[in-house]
Amino acid sequence: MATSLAEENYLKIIYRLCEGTKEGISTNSIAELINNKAASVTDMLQKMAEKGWVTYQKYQGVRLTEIGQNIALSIIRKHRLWEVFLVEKLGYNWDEVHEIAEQLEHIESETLINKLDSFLDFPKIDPHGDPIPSQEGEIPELEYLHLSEVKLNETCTLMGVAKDSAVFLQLLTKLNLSLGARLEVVEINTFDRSISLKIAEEKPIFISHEVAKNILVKI
Amino acid sequence: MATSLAEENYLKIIYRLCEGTKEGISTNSIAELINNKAASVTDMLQKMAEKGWVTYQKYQGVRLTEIGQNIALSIIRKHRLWEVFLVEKLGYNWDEVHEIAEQLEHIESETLINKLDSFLDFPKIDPHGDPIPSQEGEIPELEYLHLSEVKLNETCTLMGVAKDSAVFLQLLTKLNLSLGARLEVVEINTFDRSISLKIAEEKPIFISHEVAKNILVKI
DNA sequence: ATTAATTTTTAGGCTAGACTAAAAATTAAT
DNA sequence: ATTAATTTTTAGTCTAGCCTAAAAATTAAT
Repeated sequence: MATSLAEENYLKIIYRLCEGTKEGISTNSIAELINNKAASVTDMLQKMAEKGWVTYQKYQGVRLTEIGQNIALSIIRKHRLWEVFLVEKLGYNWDEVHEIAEQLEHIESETLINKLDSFLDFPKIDPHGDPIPSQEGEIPELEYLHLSEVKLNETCTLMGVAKDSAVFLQLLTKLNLSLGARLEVVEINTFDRSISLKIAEEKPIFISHEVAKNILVKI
Repeated sequence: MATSLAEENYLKIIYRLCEGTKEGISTNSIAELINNKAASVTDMLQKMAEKGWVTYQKYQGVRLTEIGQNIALSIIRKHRLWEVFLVEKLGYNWDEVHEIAEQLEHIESETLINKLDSFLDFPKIDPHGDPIPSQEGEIPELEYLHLSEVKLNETCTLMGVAKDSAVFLQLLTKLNLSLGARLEVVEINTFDRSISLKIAEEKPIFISHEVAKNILVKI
């Protein structure tokens, strides 16, 4: 069944919210992320339930069905592949590509996305370190730690970010924190949980707990 | 002012129809190309006239204003650049790219299209030989002849096509007629105006007047 | 120069997807 | 265990962009 632009955006957001929990996703939380009023969301959820993309019970929130999840994954796949294209081929910075990929992810053509995948050499992660689902909807499960969980004096590699707002990414860029960087936690302040961090062999920089929480690393 | 998808499609089609004539473009001719009913077209034309993109007088047809023309040209620029990308970088054939480019042409980002332009090395023509408008809306005016106008025993180079339907392009491909081919008209049948044609030094092939009319060449 | 045929416009509807305001259900607080 | 606060749903509107049917204007034909 064909999906409209509005429906695709709902599916994507519900997918993201489902990831964190086994509970039903609340109307309000969707409304907030999609920037609509709750009444409009209720409306759409009922239509999507009829199409079999979500299970929905009044006042109990929604969850994606198998089908809904597959549609969501294919949109996410497209979004992330286009982001790789924008950064790798067109020379964008990682904080500039989100808006454009939001549009490109809705281009409908199975062959296009597979040719793009091949042109990009089958990347496994996007410019923010997020995994790219396969054509079959499989996500390479990479278990990363949040930098905030790394112990004192341990060394790790920056593998991704848990948030891809432009301001956050620009901050990382300014701090010289990029994908693949080798990091050593040289101090943890118990007061505010801020961290002192060595990047490669440079002199240490300070980052807040809030920032550390949104950086994903591998030991 | 922002343009909707529907509006962009109207502008594109009106632009194409304006090219052929100085007259007002008829409601019916637009309706046919855009696959809507005449009543819907009238409706849209009146809205677009209010926005200043067309001049419209009841029963007299429309023409694009300067502004309307510039919007149309920017869409055409995007369409043709994306077609180059699809053929040159992703390996599509020239008869496969139209539908996908119809979607990609609506992606909104000034920087994107300029970066794409540069990535593709500032192509001047698309895979069908159509000129790509510049950022300023200038079209490199290439005056080509229709192959049907070439005189007996003259030699010419295939520079483009006047029609880009998939069936036509597939026919050309089958006949080994591709952009840049050297052609010699070795026979013209007065009866049906069909042509006998040498491609490079191969043995001659026959093509109908209808086909010859849609092939653009340079002497 | 009327009449006939064609084209275009108007008028009134429809659907998707948003909205507001009010009603109903759920959750929290006394 | 009621009452209060919050969340969600229903009911009724609105706009963009399409439709059909009928009216009006234009063009063609006798």
